[in-house]
Amino acid sequence: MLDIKLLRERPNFVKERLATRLAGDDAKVSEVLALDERRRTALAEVEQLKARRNAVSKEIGALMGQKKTEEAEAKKAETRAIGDRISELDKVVAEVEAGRDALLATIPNLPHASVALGKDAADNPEIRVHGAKADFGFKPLSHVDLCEKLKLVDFARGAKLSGSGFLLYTGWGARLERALINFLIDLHTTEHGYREVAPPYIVGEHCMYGVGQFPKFKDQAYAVQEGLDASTMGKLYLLPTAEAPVANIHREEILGAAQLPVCYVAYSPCFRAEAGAAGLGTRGMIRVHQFDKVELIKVVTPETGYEELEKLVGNAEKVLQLLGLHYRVINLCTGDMGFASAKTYDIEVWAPGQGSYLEVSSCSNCEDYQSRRMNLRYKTETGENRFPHILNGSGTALARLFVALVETHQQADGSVLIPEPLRPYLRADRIPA
RNA sequence: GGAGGGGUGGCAGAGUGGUCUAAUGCGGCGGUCUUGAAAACCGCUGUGGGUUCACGCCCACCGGGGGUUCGAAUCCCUCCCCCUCCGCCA
Repeated sequence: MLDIKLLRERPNFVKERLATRLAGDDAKVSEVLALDERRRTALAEVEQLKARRNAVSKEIGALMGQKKTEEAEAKKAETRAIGDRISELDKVVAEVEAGRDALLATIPNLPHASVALGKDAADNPEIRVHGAKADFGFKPLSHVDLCEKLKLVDFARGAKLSGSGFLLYTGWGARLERALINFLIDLHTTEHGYREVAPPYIVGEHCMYGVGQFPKFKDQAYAVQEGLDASTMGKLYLLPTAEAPVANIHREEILGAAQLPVCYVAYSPCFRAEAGAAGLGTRGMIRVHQFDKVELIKVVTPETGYEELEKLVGNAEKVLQLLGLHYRVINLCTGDMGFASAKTYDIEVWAPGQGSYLEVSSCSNCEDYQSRRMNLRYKTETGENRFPHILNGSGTALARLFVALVETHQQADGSVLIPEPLRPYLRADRIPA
């Protein structure tokens, strides 16, 4: 969430930056400030009363000690009324504060100054391109056809088990998925300095709020309950991304400056209800309810936030480079950016069978927006407690990487050639026709 | 699922209604002494909020929330978490 002090001190700046998202959130600023003002007024009064009550109570204690019970009783009568007023005001403060914070939690992060102004995906500037569209001597098949021919994925039975949008990987397909996961984790741990973690796949509601998934995307998550006990519903959720647990690892902690940067890599399946997207609109593996992903998370000082973001994107790009895939990096414009992010790069890989680019990674610096929500701080050398920048990036999403890989490296004979770096993991140099 | 025991500062650990401004120890920081170090001794040592130009003053926080009371770490209710044992179980 945004810093309430920033809203107080520079309300117009905050409104201007929010307005660039074209989502109407700038209108909430004045409302938050009005609630904030009411809170502070009531707080000043109630704290003064509490100071008075504390002083009188102390006197009563002293009088009791001297057995001057009559005087003590008189003081009690006086303080009783103060207590009633305190109760009333405490309630006002709590209500106004809850209202202020609830509204503040619905305001997205401010876009970084370097982010292009724009309305939607059409306005996203392209930053760089790697490689080129492969030239096939034949008409490349789509991954759906390839998966069926090579029996990599059994779409029909996946749907039979869990409905549309769920995949049953089979044979070489299951093996390729597993090989990719291990390849990605090893790459990021050994080459890029990330520490491997394996988080729970079911997370508490507070974790979802911490990373800004909630309250906005509450309808997009799978909520779980314990057995048939409906009272447990809404406490735990299947994770939509490993970001939810991993970014929260140090929530409510104060890290030492020497511990930063903290870099984690985690594999997890990701679950997305995609409510309202019945049938998902896309055949195959592009848009599904469950997919695998290797996620990168960094906790860094604000001074290094943006250079760390560049490194993070580079780490994700390395994956595609090693796998011989053509991709482009784009910078999300103000209107297209995610809720918690201040700046986001998307990496889109070319899928020749689709004839389109697929988003396989989204790398964001959320600055202190998430750390503030989860109350994660670090202590500077001078002993000051500050909110660190939290970054997240896919390194990368698997289902679409799988698609790009088989579509790009398919051969005329129907087999799929495996890029050199992946061969030790698959223990094969091609998937046979 | 059943039975029991716990949750107090960075850590250990006292405190069962009013000098709690939370004892004491350890650790950490600074200082004295020393060629240097150790030891000893002395001082300091949490988080958030409000207010002030500032020094400072005030409020809250002993797992979370609520209650009783003039006054709660302490009493009551409730939730969460941890530990031990039993049962079930991959």
